[in-house]
Amino acid sequence: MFYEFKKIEEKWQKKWDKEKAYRSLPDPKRKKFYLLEMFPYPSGKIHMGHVRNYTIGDVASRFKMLQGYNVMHPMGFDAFGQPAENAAIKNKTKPDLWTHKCIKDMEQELKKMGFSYDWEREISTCEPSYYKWNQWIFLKMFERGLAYKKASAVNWCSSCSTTLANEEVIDGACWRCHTKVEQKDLEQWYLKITEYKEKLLDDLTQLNEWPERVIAMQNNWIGKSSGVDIYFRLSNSDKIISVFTTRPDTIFGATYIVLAPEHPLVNGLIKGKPQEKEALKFIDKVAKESKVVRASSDVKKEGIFTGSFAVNPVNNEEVPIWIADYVLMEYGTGAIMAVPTHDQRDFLFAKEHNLPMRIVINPTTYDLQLITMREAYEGDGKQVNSGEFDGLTNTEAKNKIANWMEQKKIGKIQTHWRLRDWLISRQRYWGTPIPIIYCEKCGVVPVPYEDLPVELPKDAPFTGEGGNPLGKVKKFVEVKCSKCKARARRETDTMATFFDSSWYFLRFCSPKFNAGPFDVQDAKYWMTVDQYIGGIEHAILHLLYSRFFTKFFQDIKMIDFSEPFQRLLTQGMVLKDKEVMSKSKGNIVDPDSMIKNYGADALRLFILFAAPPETELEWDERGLEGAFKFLNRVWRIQDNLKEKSDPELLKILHKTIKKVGDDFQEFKFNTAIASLMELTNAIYQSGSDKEVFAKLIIMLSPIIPHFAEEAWQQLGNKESIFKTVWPLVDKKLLIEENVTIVIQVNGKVRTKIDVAVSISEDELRKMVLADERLKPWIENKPIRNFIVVPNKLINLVL
RNA sequence: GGGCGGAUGGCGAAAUUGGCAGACGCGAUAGCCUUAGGAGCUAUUGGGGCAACCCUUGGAGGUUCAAAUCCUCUUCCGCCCACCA
Repeated sequence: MFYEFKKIEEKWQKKWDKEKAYRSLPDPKRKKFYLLEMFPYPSGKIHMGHVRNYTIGDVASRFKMLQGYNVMHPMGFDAFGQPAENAAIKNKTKPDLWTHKCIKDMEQELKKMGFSYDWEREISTCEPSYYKWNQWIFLKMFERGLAYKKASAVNWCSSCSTTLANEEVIDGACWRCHTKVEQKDLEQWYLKITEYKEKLLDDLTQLNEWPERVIAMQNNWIGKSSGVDIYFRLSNSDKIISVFTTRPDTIFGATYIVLAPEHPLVNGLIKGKPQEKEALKFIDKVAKESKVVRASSDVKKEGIFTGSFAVNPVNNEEVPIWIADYVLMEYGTGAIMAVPTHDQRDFLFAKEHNLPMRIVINPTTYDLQLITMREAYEGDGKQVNSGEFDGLTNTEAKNKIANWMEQKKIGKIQTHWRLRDWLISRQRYWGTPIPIIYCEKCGVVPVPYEDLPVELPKDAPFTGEGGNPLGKVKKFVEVKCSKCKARARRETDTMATFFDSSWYFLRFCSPKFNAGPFDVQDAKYWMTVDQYIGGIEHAILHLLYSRFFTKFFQDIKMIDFSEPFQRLLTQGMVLKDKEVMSKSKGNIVDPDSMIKNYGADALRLFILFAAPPETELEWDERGLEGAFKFLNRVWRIQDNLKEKSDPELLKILHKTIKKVGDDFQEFKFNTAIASLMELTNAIYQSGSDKEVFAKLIIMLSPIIPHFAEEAWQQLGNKESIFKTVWPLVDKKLLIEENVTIVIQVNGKVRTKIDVAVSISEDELRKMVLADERLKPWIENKPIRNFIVVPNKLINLVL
């Protein structure tokens, strides 16, 4: 019999599709398992990254089915976004036509991989039936003050002509097109994610089934830092400059302070001073500089003296006030105290501008000398020149000084966060319209719930020029105020697409529900997502936003949990010649052609076997050929199956069942496949045993579902293999009667002996000492130590 | 600068978590089968050595009866964050 993968795969794909084989319904009597992979952007073609991501998910899903779980495994499309608009301009089509075509193509490609999706739950975020609920959620947030509009300097991508969230700025450039991001003052919509900063941080400790590095990255991003705000009074007035520091132990060494050029007090400080003109020039220059340039670490720190002084509140010393580009208005208080002796940036700046220094912490083993210092001393040590705190270790002094300043009301213990509110306005067409109306009389008016959805007009012009196409559609823009019925103007900004994906996992629970974003009862049954799988690139953006939305839904009492994803797996990238596959590098391997040549099952098998899921995977077509060969080898076993049972083979079978079950649970597919290969080899060696073969097929079925269904049918089964159960381990067969023990002399392997598991240590000792093969090694030498590791190893120490 | 993760044959990788380093596969070599094979089967395959043996997990030390695994130092690579006070 020849393994005709093409025929087999088509046959089963058709059958699964027709029978809706992977439909999932809530069933309180059965234990549920919600398995989710990050849904794709519908580009029209799947790539190897998708193949890997979804194959891992599919194996997990099918394994859970075989274990008897009520599995929900949905798929959908993150369908809003810029490429559709670009395609519309380029190909003279419409974003929705283009997107729908892409979705169609992509569904076909996914089906060709044999993934076990419940297609009845398919969602696409660009449908009004979906984005209506984006608008609903936005309004709920607006009512609670969590969605608000403010003017501020925002990240602007001139190429995409839209704003970007902080999270979307990568290395100072647009995450999508890599154009350098500029600063622009605009009025924009924000979501108040900062309202949840403590919860987002604290709940990270609950996520013990998430990869540590994702937790670390989120931790970092939220960026809680504890310290003290210290109040410096201006020398010639009562005005206060508040500076933030995490090192209150160095306050006695603060010899000057530095403000960000944008700091509101700056103008007053330079007014009338000899430096005024020069300072204004400097401020202007910095303002024009993009954040990218300003943030690049190789640029020299620039600054200028204001001509004014402030008073260090701990010792009443007058210190000069400077402005410098390395101090950022967005962080802390926009002002710092500079301690050149114990902060490297301050040290360089002070040297450059000849500013005073004072040592206030000495290392425990020697004393610092100002003249010999080549760099700041940032380590721990003992306080000096610090008034009543001299002699304390700086770690003790940190708290003591902080408390002392608070008592004297010259400072306040303070926590600052790195996390900013989330900018969601995009000046684009292909996204969810923000449901807001601007009325001259009533101001900002939310669209009433009963008027949702605010639908995207289908006939917007796509020219690629003149900004947002939405703004050019008169009947969209011109509306009546829903409060006073006067002529008003509709918001033309749309929502960032990350809004759409921040709650889609909830929508999957009841994708057609039309009385709310999701059916609370269904969500109660299916949520939380038991296993989530996706790329590490979403470690911050999508995963943080989803956690935020979940907490919001909990607050409005629609769900009773605060974290959406129980267990998270981040799969590694697929590389070709050690580089990420990308169009620009021209090293893309198209999954479709691989399916044509070797079949989806072989592709699935290879991609799981070649590397563990979390590490990078080097593409190697010869490896794929190897997987294909293995399938042929298994296929050929069917030619002469016999009803017989070889006790040795049965032992191997049950060991394999145990190993593969454990490995699947832990996503160690590569080693699971290795043991299945070993079992296959053993079947060949002992003659083909029908019962063992059937078990082998069941274990392989999550990996190569088409192949397994076909073989299962050939074995005479009427029902799908996925209706059967995972084989049970016969524990009796795992027990070994004999065991091989390694004998070492001084830690080197010299021989091995086979003994009964039950052998006593005394008997074992006698046997070893009598062993002829060891004689040359231990002759005439006293044995100092006789180490026995039960059933494993003996080490004779001479 | 901070955080996280790596480094094991020609290649992808295993190693029950301190107990036989290199499972499984790719590639390679030889043979069989075949009209032929880029199919299949069998054997060999970390390095050195005729051999007994010796060496070998980026490098240098250390702990231990025993180290790929633990500790210290060090080199290189990847990812994330970053003038964050």
